[in-house]
Amino acid sequence: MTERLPAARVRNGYSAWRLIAEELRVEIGDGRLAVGDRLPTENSLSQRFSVNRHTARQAIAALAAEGLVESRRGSGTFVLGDTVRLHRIGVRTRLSSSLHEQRSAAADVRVLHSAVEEPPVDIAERLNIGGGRAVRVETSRSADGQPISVGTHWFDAERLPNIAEGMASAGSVTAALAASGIKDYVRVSTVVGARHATSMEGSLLSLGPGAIVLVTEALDSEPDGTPLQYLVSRFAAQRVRLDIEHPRTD
Amino acid sequence: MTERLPAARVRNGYSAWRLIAEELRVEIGDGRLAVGDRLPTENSLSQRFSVNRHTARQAIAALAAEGLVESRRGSGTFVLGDTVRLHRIGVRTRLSSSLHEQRSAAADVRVLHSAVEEPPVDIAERLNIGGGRAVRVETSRSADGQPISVGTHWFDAERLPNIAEGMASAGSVTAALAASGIKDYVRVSTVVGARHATSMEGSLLSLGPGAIVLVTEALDSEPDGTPLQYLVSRFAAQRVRLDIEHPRTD
DNA sequence: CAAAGTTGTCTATCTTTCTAGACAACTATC
DNA sequence: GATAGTTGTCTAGAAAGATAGACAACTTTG
Repeated sequence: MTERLPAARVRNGYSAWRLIAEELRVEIGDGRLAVGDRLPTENSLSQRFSVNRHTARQAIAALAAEGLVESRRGSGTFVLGDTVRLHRIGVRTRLSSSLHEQRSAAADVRVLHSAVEEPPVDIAERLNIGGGRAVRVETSRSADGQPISVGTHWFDAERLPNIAEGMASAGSVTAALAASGIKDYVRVSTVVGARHATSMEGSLLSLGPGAIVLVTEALDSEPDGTPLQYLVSRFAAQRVRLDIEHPRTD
Repeated sequence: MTERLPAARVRNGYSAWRLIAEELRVEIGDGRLAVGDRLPTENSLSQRFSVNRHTARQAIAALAAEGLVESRRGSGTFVLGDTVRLHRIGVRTRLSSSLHEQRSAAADVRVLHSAVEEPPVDIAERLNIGGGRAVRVETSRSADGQPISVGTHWFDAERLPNIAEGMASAGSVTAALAASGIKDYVRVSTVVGARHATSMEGSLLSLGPGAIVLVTEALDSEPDGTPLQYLVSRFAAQRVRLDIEHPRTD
């Protein structure tokens, strides 16, 4: 009879192998396991996390399915790589530019859906449209063929009635605004959070269920302070870091 | 014989009720379910997500255990509230100040551990200490008795040999640096990501396993550009939003 | 070439999660 | 007060997750 630690794993809704996989992902992400390194063996992982070897194997299999590691029979499991993109956030942040500092394959913005509707009160307030209607535009953005983020844009319907069509044809918020006579705008505020992706976001960003999204809520306005756009973006946290601009205050 | 949809739920490591709970949490967070609203009934939730009513119940139970909703027999389940703190990030970002705009109960910084050691190469590079040693300080921060974030600070060991003791006694990075003769410093860069919490982070932040942390990696330097501190902070994403400062460029 | 160490695969069993159904307890409405 | 609708609790069984052990296939080291 083998000693059976009750383990008393709390029922947290996460399978053991998923928790192990996430822990290993962190070690890969922060460099404790560098590209090319060999992971601990399946036996040592199963001891470290107090699970059966098969459970540890499943964690590795999940990472391998993502292309993060590769197992080689007889020799071990090795870290392949961990590519993340940087998305710059600053006063002049625009959706379509400045993804991955060096402008790689142009960030491709697509309009998925648009509608004119009553905005939620907090958004109406921020856009300063008391009682008026708003244009809501749903977009998705990808770079190098890989989906990066989905966005929900809100505009004053009275002021910018044709913004959705402009965005769809120009493939850019900046260009659509320019077509409506707005030459310049600046980022006023950005708030960043993180949460699990919804099933809808998961399918748009080709993420598994339970994946994480970075959520930014931002307000853009004209240089004189008139609110223009309220934008909620959701980035695939696996693939994106937000790089925050700190202008020198010389 | 009831129709049995195979459901073909992929084995993603997340239990069904956890995915449902996270989906509901999103709806509460973004206002589709406002404070005081009644959630859909257990029966309608079970239909919507194609699970048994008991599974839907478990999702609700998880949210209730967090204090996010409350069930009342005979009448329904209601949204209680969703309190988040704002942590400001800008050029003058300091750890101990500016949590929750109005300065609530002082953000309390505690030193958990410190050591002098060889820094990882990328950190050595950013701190501009080629081959030298670094002081690593692990901290935790709470406000109103609730843990908010954990941090890993790196300093040049040659230049700031006693920084850890200073932080422990002063309870503040700014004060400890002042004691070492550094009157002012500025934030140079901040990169934000998100991932699952490790088990260690989970216990320090009193989060369940699998919870999400917002990760900021930041470099502070003296006004003349000399690197001072490299800081990795992990915030409990359930409780914190990062509020990014966009200074007006007048 | 031998030995030790590693991943790949198979079978069996136990535990946890999910499904299914029934009914009680309570609330709101007519 | 009757009725419909809601959450709370119980039992039972099916499906999925995790454990346990054995051995094959392969690589690296000596």
